[in-house]
Amino acid sequence: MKIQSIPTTESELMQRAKSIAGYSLHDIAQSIDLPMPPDLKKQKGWVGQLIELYLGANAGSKAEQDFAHLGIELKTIPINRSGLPLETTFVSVAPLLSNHGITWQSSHVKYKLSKVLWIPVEGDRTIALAERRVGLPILWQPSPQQEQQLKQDWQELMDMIVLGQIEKITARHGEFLQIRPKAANGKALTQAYNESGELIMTRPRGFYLKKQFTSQILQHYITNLQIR
DNA sequence: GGCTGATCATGA
DNA sequence: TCATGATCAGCC
Repeated sequence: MKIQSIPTTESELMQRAKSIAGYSLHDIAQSIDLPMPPDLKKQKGWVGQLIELYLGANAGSKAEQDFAHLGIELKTIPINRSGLPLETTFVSVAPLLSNHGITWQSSHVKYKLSKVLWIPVEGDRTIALAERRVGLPILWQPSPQQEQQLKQDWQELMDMIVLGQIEKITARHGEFLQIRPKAANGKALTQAYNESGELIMTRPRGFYLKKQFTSQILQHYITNLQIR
């Protein structure tokens, strides 16, 4: 696999992102000598990793944004033939334990979503993985209204966690932001508090953006696949 | 286990 | 048909 240099500026990153619009995953993978899996059943994050490698994201960075020096988080998003999202978008792990004093302003959710480079990728399962094409990049920052939408859901969900109601939270809570399990499998367990304030073991959870929210973003920036 | 990257697959 | 809950892989 060829290692890409880290983009120094935002415009350099955008130029690189625009340069792959219209190309297939096969083309992009070949250009950096990355082996292609037959499908995503065994490597669900492969598309994200491919784009990350191509754009020169800080590989292995942890709680930081992908391009921390630019203040930008990278997200690939699978879209259907109409350009609408096929999946929800993972944002960050939900803090179940040491969450005293966390506010929206200091939350990981707000930090990760402060500036996002969205890369739409054809995700229709009837299209072979190698033939799926990448769309034009979207550099997005939440509008005051969007931030308010996220903040409201985040507050409601965090309130439930702090009250020990983690087991009562389902993916149906929250209008734009939801909490769902996020783990290697059903055996993965982590600590949380129940309503009596006792420690319990529960499945790790993550914050996800619902499709309705990411649809707004894609529609606003009028994403279309660029045909070559 | 817990973080990164996400999509799969089944029940409603 | 589609969203929820479950799951996959790699790193530390």
